[in-house]
Amino acid sequence: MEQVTVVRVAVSAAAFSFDRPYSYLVPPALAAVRPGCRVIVPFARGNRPVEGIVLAVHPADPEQGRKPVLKVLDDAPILSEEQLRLAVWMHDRFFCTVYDAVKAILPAGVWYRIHTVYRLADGAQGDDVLRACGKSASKRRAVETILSHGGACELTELQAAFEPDDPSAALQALVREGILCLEGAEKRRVQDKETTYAALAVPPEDAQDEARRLRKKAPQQAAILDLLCTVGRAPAREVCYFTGAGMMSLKALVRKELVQLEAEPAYRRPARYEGEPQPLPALSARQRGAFDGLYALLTEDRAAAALLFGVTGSGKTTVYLHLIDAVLRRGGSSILLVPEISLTPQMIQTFSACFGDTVAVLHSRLSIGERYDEWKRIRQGDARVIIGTRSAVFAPAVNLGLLILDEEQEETYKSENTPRYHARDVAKYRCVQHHALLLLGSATPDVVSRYQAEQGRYRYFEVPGRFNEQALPEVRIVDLKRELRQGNSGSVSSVLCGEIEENLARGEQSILFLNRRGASKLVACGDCGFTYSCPRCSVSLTYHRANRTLQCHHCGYRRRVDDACPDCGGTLRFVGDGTEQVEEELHARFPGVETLRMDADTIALAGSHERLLTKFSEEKIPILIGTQMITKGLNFDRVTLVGVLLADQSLYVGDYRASERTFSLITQVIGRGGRGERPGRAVIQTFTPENQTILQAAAQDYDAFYRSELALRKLHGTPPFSEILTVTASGLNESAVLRCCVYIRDYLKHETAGAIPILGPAPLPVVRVNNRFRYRVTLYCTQAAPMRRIVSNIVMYCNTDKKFRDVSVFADVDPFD
DNA sequence: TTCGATCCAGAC
DNA sequence: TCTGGATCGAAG
Repeated sequence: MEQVTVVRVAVSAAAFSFDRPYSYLVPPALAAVRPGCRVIVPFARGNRPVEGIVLAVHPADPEQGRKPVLKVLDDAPILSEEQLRLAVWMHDRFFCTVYDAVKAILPAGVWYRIHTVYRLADGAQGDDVLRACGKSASKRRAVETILSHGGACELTELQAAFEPDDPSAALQALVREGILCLEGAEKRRVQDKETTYAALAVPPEDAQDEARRLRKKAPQQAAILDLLCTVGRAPAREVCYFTGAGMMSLKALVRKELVQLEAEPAYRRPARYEGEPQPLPALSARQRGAFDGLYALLTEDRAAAALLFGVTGSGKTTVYLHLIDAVLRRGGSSILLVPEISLTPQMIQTFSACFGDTVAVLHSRLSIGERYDEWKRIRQGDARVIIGTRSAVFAPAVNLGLLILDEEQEETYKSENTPRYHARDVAKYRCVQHHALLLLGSATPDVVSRYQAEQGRYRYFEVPGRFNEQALPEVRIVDLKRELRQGNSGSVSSVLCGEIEENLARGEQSILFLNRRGASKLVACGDCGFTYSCPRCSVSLTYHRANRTLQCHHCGYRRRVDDACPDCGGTLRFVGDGTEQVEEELHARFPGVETLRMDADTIALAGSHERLLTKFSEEKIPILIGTQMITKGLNFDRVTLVGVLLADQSLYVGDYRASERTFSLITQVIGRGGRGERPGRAVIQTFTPENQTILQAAAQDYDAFYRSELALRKLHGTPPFSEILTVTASGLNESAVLRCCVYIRDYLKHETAGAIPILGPAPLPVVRVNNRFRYRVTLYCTQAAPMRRIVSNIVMYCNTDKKFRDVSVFADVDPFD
C-alpha cells in the first residue's frame, strides 16, 4: 500500500477551547513539509483556508474524509524544534492557543495574511461553466466575476462585486458542484530587502577597451565601466550616483553582457553606535567576585539560574559585559532583557561600543522591517548579543549561552495581553532547553526570586557597594501630618524646601518624585465638582494637552473639552497629576528658578523621554519634577538631592505587591542622587513615617525589607508560598458575568474540595472597560500543575457552554492589574 | 471565533 | 413557498 503522510497542525483559527493538533493529509507534491513549517489548511465546515504550523509529520494509514494540506508557506522550518516545544509549553502554562504563542515567538515581519480565493476547477471552460449555473443569477454572477478576473478571484473582490448582496451561498453551491475550488493565497506584510550590486561581466582589460570605444557615443556607459574597473563591484545605486549615469545606461551595459547585476540580501538596521570600538571596562575587585562565580556556572554547560544582587551604581552592567564577552568567546549568543525601551539607548551605546555589529536590538519602537531584519541577523548567527524588551526573550539566538533579565522585578516583563506570559518564565524554559545560564539582576529583587535563591533554586551573587565607593545618600523622613499641623498644606515640606534652597545656593540639581501610577490630568468643574467620565468604562477621562482632548486610557474614547461645565455652566478647571501644582508651588517659593516637568504632556512636546532628560542634564536645570519615569534612565552627576513627595501613594493601593513596588520605587529614585563626586541627600515625605517599608527604603536595607515582607507573605499565603491563578470573566451584562464567576468559583471549590483558598468574584480595579464588565476569581495554589488543568477545563467550558454565551473567560498566572 | 445548517416567523 | 434573522453546534 502506498505510504501516506499525515501532519499534525496547530491552526490560527482555533480558539483556546478547541485548540488541539488537527491532522491533515500531505499531497505528494508537498511531501517536503517538515515540523516548524507554516501551511495553509482548510478549516471548519466552510473549509476556509487558514494558516497553521506543522507540529509533527508522521506516516499513517489513510483515513477517510481527511482534508489535505493546501499549501506549504515555508521552504524550511521557521520554528526550530525547541521553539515548537516552547509554543506547546506556553499553551499549557499561559492558557493561550499554540498559535498565539507562535505569533509571540515570531516577528510581525514574517506573518502572512491569508486570502480566500475561488478558482475555476481544472478543465472547466467558460461557456460550459456558465451553462452549468443553470438559471441561478447569483451563480452566474459569481462565475462571470471569476472569469473576468482570469479564472481566479479573491473572496473580497467577489464580495465587492456583489455588494450589497452576499455571494457566499452561491460560492458554496458552486464548490459543492465541483465547478469552483477553494484556495488560500498568502501575502507577506514585509518583503525581504535586497541591494542590487553591479559588477563587471568581462575581464577589466576588455571593459577598458569597450569603455574607450563607448566614450563618444555613450559617455555615461563608459563612465560606469571606468568606475567598475577601479572598484570591481558596487551597489548599483552608488554606481549611478557617482557616475551621474541613469539606471538606463547600466541596463544597457547588462544587455551588452559587459556588466552583471547581482541581488544580495540587505538589512534595515536601527540607528546604532558609530563611534570608535571601546575595550570592556575593567572589573573591580568586587565585580570580579560575582563574575568569577557566574563564569563558573556558564562554563558548566548545563542549565543554571542565578540572582545577581547589586545596589544602583554597583556596576552590574560591567559584570554583564564580561559575561557576554565570555559567551562570545565560547561561540555562543546572549540575550539581555531590559524593562523599558527608554533604557535601551544607553545600554545599546555601551554594548555596541564593546561588541560592534554583533549587537542586535529588538523592541516595539522599531519598524516592522527593522525588527524582522534584526531577527534574521540573529537567526543567521550574525548577531550574537541581543538587547531588547520583553518579547526579545523569544529571539532565535544561535547557541544561546546566557539570558539576562536586568531589573528582574519590573512589571513590564509580564505581558498583559494574550499570550499572558512572564518573560522570566519563558527565559527559564529556554535556558533549560539550551543548557544556558539565566541571570536575574536587580537592586531590589522580586521577593519570590530572592526566596528561590535562599532555597537554593537559584545561585546567589552580590556586587557589594557602590561604584567608586560612594556613600549612599543621607535620607531624611518628613512627617506630613506634622507639616499640616504647622499650617503647611503644600506638597513641598519645609524640610524639603530648605534642602532645595541649599542646592540652589550650591548650584546643584534636585529631582522631585511623585510616585503615582498612571498619573493623569482630570478636568473638573470648579463650581459643582462635575468630572468627565468615559461612557464605556468606569473611569474618568484624562486630559491631553497635545491635542486638547479628553481621552479614556482604557478604551481610547476621546472627546473635546467644553468651554464651560456641561452640568452647571461653571468654570472648568484642570486638576493636574500633581506635577503642575508642585511646579507652581516651587515657582512661588523660588521665583525665577527654572524647573522641568516630566509627564505625558511634556514628553510628547519634547518628542521623547530621553530628550527631556538630556535637556535636564545639559542645560543644568535646577529642579526636575516627575513621576515613575524619572526613577530610571540616565545617571546625573550633578543631582545631589532627591525628594519623594508622597511615599504613601503607592503603598496603600492594589495587591499583595504594593509594599514591594513601593520599596523598589523609593530605592531606585533615591539611587538617582549623588552619583557624581558630591554626596547625595534624599527627603521622603509621608503621612505614615512609622511605616516599616518606608523606613527600610530610607535605609536602603533590602535585606530587612525582604525578611519582613517574606514573613507577611507567609502569613497571608501569597507568593512565594503559593502560586496565583486567576480566572476573569467579562461581558456586556454585569449580572451574567457575575453569574459566570460564581459558577467558576463553585466549580473550583468543588474540584479542590476546599483545599485551597479561592477568592471572589471580585471586580477588577476598573470594573467596566469598553462597556464590558470584568470580574475575577483568584486561586492561591501550592500545586499549580494540577490546578492549571482544572482552570483550563473551566475556561474551555465557560467559553463553549450556551449558559455563558455572552461572557468571555480567560485565565492568567499572577496578573499585575 | 467563525460560519454553515437549522429552525421559525412573517411575507407573498 | 420563499426569505431573513436568530440560534445552534462543530471545527481533523
